[in-house]
Amino acid sequence: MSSKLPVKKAPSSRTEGVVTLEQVALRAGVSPSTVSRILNGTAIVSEAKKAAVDEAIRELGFRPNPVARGLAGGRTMSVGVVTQRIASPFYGEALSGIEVALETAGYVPLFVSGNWNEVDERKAIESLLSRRVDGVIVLAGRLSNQELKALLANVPSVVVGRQPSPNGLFSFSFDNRAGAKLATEHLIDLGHRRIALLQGDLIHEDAIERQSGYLDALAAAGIPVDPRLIVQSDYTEAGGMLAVSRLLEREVGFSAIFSSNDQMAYGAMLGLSRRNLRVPDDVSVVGFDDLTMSRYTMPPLTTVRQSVYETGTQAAAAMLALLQGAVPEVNLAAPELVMRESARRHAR
Amino acid sequence: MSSKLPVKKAPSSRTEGVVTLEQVALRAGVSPSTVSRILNGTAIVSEAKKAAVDEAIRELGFRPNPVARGLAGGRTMSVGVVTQRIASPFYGEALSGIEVALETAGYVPLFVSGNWNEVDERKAIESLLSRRVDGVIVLAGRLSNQELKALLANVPSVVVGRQPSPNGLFSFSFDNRAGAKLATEHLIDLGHRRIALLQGDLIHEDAIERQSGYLDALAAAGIPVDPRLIVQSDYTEAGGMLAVSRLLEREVGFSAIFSSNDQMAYGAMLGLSRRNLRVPDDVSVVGFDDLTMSRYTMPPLTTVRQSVYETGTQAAAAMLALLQGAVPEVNLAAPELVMRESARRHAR
DNA sequence: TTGTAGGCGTTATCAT
DNA sequence: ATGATAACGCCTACAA
Repeated sequence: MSSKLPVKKAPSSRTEGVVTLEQVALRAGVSPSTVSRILNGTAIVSEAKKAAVDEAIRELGFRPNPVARGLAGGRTMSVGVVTQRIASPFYGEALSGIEVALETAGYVPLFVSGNWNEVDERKAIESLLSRRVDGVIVLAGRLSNQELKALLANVPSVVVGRQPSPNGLFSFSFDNRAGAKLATEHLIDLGHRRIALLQGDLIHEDAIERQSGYLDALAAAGIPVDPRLIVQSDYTEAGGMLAVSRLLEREVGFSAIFSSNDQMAYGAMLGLSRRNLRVPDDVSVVGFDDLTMSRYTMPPLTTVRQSVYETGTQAAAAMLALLQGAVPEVNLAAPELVMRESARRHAR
Repeated sequence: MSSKLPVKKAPSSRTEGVVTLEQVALRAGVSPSTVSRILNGTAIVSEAKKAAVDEAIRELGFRPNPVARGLAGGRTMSVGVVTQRIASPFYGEALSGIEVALETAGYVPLFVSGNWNEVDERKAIESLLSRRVDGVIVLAGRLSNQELKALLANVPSVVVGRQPSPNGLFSFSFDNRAGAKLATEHLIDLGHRRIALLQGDLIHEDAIERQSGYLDALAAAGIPVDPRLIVQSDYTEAGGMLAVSRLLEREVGFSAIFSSNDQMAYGAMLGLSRRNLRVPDDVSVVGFDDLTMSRYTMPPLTTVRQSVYETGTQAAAAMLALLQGAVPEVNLAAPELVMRESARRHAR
């Protein structure tokens, strides 16, 4: 029995029961290539064979193996998503949008966190590339546009939350500047002149833009900028609380606060109440982002709405377009002020 | 030129520059299998060759291709994670923990949402399996233990947030019952006798457990259960707010509320304030979960701490153990009451 | 201990 | 329009 019979390796328990393309071909009486062509629309196939194959697929419950596809040089049907912190109440929404939008096209997102630092972000992207993702979506992040461009040179990619740069990466961003202007204008309209600004860390592009919007509004109203009213913080609740303390210590008067994100606004409101300052009676507060929680703070927070979820679906849609060789097109909703109860007319 | 020369397919732009195992072998002067063996520790290799290969790997910057590994029947170095809603402030933390813990071992999580419904959950798992994940972590969910077991029969899997069932899936869960008892006992200790319960949807196992804990505490204190004090809700802020309305409409007196999660507590506090009831002066409120936000509500929320992040790392660690053929072992921190300012002694 | 020769499930190339 | 056949990059018997 010097068997030269190439005995098929016994299927591991992991793979048994899995229908392959080859089996479909057998069942339909065609070649594997034909099945593949039908699956991918790579070439014209006679109606008869197509019907037979479709039926075989249904009967066998065949599902193409993305891993094999990936190896064969085809697509892995996965797109990498570089987020910064997966548990962020802010980016979480975006991830959700991305997931839903990709799913309709049969793609799966692969999330990795950059943790707001260059090293991790680079590692994240490399990990994604080694997994042969078909495309990469980058949410904000720290890498320079130049390095990003270099890393992602060979992969369709869309960058969210950065100013479109001339380097070729497709990118789009919410209009943070206009949103911040809206928020500040609202406070000005309510009669406030001494408006403090709680800033996010300026390594975030959007933090800078939101500052610009604040300055725009003051300038338009002819209100001089008082640097002592501007507090550098970090987009967290704790940071917002601390910022209020610092502001109070400076002993500059103010009747309103524009917090450049909602999370800091939460902390700020608690900080104010700790000093026996009531919102909005003593101090008006306006946030930015309109997180879910902002409807339930006490008082509910007036803020600038941006649909992060929608940003996610748009990013995914853009990626899908890229993947089909089309030119992506995004139209994000304009910033919108949501008036609730944390801001009111200046008491004088 | 009837070339029979098997011309190598020109590397696509996507793959050029990628170093393969074969190149490493060439460079180190050994066979590919030897390289593979070194990589996987599959067999004993001479020190000399090992050194040569290690160096070649470093010089070439070789990184094994997970896709090829997956196809070859090896591992894909990815583990599927079935979550319910990726943007959930609750599960988001767990995902974060999973990601971090897996990363240290070179694994990548593949998140898919079950959306709290059987159909999506089933699809999610099948999608993961077709992608040849090495293991699956399931966070809560709706599928029966039986079906789950069937679907995951051939894959290492760990289930979080379900009572360990005798069906063999490795599962563990936070001690929700003890936690809820702790919360209720605290209110009782503060002198409250009329304690309302806001329940999550009872399709969640933990919602049932938390109810049990509430009942346990009442029983232990000899306080009769008043069904009118129990309101069925859904774990959301909006639900908590609504629940308070319903409670008030029933016109049964109560001096405290145990909300079986923090999100409902947020809504409840807003609902109370809408009726001019102050927390904690008129009504004490205790939550469950200790979400980040709970430190910043007004007043800060007394709640039961459970480290969801830690739950995530534990789940991942268990998976890693399973993947190495070891017996997983989890030790979750016991529930702990975090006293803040939303509950106080009954005013009488 | 090490190398050789498939094979994993698809896609892509080249014939027919 | 359709079918062989060779990759894709790695793992794993089997042989040496």
